[in-house]
Amino acid sequence: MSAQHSPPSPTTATVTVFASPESWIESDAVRQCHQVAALDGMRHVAAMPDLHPGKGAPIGAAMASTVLYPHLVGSDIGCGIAVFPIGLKRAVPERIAARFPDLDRSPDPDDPVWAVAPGGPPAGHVEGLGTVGRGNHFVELARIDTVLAADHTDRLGLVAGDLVLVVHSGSRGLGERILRAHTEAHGAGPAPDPAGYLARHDEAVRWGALNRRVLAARVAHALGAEPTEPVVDQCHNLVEVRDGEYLHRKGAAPGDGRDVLVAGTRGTPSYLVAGHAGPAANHSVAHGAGRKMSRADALRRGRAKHTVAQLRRTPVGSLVVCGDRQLLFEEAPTAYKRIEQVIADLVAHDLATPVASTVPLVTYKTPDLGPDRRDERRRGRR
DNA sequence: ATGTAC
Repeated sequence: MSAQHSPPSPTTATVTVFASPESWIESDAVRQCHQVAALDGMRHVAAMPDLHPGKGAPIGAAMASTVLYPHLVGSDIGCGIAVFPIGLKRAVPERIAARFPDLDRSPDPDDPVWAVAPGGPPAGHVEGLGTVGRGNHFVELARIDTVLAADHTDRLGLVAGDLVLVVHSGSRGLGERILRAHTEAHGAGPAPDPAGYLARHDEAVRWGALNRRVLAARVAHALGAEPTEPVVDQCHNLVEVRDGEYLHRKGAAPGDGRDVLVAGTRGTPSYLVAGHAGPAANHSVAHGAGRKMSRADALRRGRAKHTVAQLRRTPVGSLVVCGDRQLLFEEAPTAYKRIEQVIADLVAHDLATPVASTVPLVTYKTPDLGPDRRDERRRGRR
């Protein structure tokens, strides 16, 4: 009997959820993991403690398969989180917030920040470069708070009290275009030409990394500091070709011997961790706190629970720059799980070791032009 | 998360 004459094996992939019983994981998200596990060619699904439901596929999962499924990565190919040291000594949140540039618009052609992008962007895609986007994306000025592994922060050149820029953004319209081109032809099905998809995917991954550098350079420049190289930059939406398989990461960062900034919320700390995840976790760690409720629920419940002023000035004393009230509610800290529980789950499952915590001073989401000009914009859009 | 249509 030869294997090639056997009927396709109807086996289902294994699913492992790396969360403790105390961690609330929405059942819809686990259901999505099992739906993914049933896909043709899927071998193993590793769900991180920040798992939550996504559009068609779960967010916070690493999925290993012999077949490449673009929809498992989603449209924001190349999205990730980077940490840039910034040579500022002191920072008063109010003054910093007022100095942030408009990150909804690309820098002018003659802006000196383009020096960080010599040769132009991957795929020649200029549109949107240097813009942060929406959703959970942000640029944050944060302070290294508690050092938990001094030998490790020493290696990174960081000490408690240092200021850093944390940048969470991706490939903007470029990744969206790549997924749309696939979806229009093949829906949620596999990529018939994996090499072709991967070539465009790799450009979006490079574009996302460049976008984070341009964003950091813009903010550094606006705050009177020099642009720096990131000490940490991990992409959590991508496909990695590994051991002859396609490892899809969707809201799951590479955790095999790499440092990752696991983002908290706009009002709680984040944690820099040293990842050491193995095959059972598909070599991955969590990428953030993970949503606890949908955007719609966060908006509904948030309006009853918080004022806009409370969301703009957070419990840790930081400011949130966000002229979009709906987004402010959707992204409220209470819409997310407790980052400490997510980190505790990573530790309990031996996926990562905490290195340091960061505390936000100013988190920039989208321009806040003040009430008068907000109205102007709203009218202008009609 | 996105650009775009309503």
